[in-house]
Amino acid sequence: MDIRESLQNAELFSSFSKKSLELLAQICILKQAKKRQTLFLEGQEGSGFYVLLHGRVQIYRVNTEGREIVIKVINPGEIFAEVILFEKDQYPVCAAALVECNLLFIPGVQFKSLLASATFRDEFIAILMGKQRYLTERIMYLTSRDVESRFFGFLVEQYGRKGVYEIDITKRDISLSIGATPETLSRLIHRLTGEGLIAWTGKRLTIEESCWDVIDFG
Amino acid sequence: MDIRESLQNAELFSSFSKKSLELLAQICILKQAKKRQTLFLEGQEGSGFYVLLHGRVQIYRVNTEGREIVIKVINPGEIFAEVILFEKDQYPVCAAALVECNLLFIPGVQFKSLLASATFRDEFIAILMGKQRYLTERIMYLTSRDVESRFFGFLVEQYGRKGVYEIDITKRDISLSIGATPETLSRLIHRLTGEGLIAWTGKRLTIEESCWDVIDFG
DNA sequence: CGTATTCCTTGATCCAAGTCAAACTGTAGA
DNA sequence: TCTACAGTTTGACTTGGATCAAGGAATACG
Repeated sequence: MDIRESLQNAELFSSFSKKSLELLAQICILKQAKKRQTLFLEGQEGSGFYVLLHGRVQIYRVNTEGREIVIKVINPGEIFAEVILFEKDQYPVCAAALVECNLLFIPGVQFKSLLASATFRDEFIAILMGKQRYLTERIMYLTSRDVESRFFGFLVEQYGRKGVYEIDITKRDISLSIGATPETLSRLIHRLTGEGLIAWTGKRLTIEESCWDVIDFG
Repeated sequence: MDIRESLQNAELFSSFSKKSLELLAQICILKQAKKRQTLFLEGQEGSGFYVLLHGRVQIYRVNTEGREIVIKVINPGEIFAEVILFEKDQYPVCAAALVECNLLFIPGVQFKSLLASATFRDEFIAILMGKQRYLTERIMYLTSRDVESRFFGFLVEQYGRKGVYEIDITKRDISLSIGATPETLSRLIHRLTGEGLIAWTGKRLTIEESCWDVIDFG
């Protein structure tokens, strides 16, 4: 895949000028990650951040008991680990590919110089603010919704609101992403299947329309 | 209180040049807020953000059941609501003064122009990244610690690690800030007092050294 | 193709913290 | 000083979801 083409497709940079994109293309490096591959761990040194082109990446931390706490699942077109640009040169979180991924690695030093451009800078700051909003949203979601709402919320966030899904990640990863244990998710699926609200065979998940009530109201 | 002096004291802007500070001083407006006063509500329109000079401000959202979810308690020297700069012109959260406060209001339009300066901009982006880290930290804290750890964590975050505290906010506000109900906090305090680990009379709270183990380990 | 992981499910049990309700306390205002 | 009203405490009760344990299914790999 060509870097320029990839950059243009990443909606993240859609508003960037040709010149900005060209500059960006010159400094970034194409990378691949296999399923389950760790990209970096918390505390590890790093010199740049990533753009996810294709696939799905899990951003997480490990708590004192050794449990993974998922902060966010990154979707194509999003950047991650950009905190390294202006904070310490250590990654503050861990990142792992949930499926096979294509990524761009953007070295921090060169990227910073691009921020001199007003549009580039404004766009970048807007992305940071969007993330901040996402995180406040996630705090609400994790602290005041039950596992059922979080499950349907996750589907919408990752795949959109549909009737039939092709699920490409494991149930275990889903359970961690919604802040629950695999056992709890398994029991939830069992119950919803029994109620005829969902059907999940292999990778194919079918959802009844009425399920969405749970995320719209309470 | 003089604006220039206040700005210089806010460590947030400590690294700013004299010129930047002067520019900032020209555009910002000094405000006061009484105890319990609401500064703005989620969804309300706004044209700028705040710097807290003195006091304590609670940033929160209200969930579908009407419960307040506290996102962060702002301490002097911190900015808040800056998300309004590059996102929609509506505040994405609510803010209320927990105690009597002095604030600076910074109109967004003028502030944006200051971002042309490289040092100003880098400093500002660094602040945003720091917030992002704080929020990921808070997700961990709310989802994987019990109320006891969260209580001691709150004390350290707000007042530092000490033996004796002067608590200036209500127990109710503390309980919401640590994601618990007032009843639960009350019971926790009762238990810890019985165990001789803490003593809380009036505004004075005394803590045994050994309590800190709970936040260092698990 | 068989074996080894890793993932998924199910059952039994437990507990931290929420809810509801009611009494008590402190304090700001009329 | 009296009166509201917000804040606090206590009790009784409920519950969602975690934990532990153990068997079954699926996938990867030599």
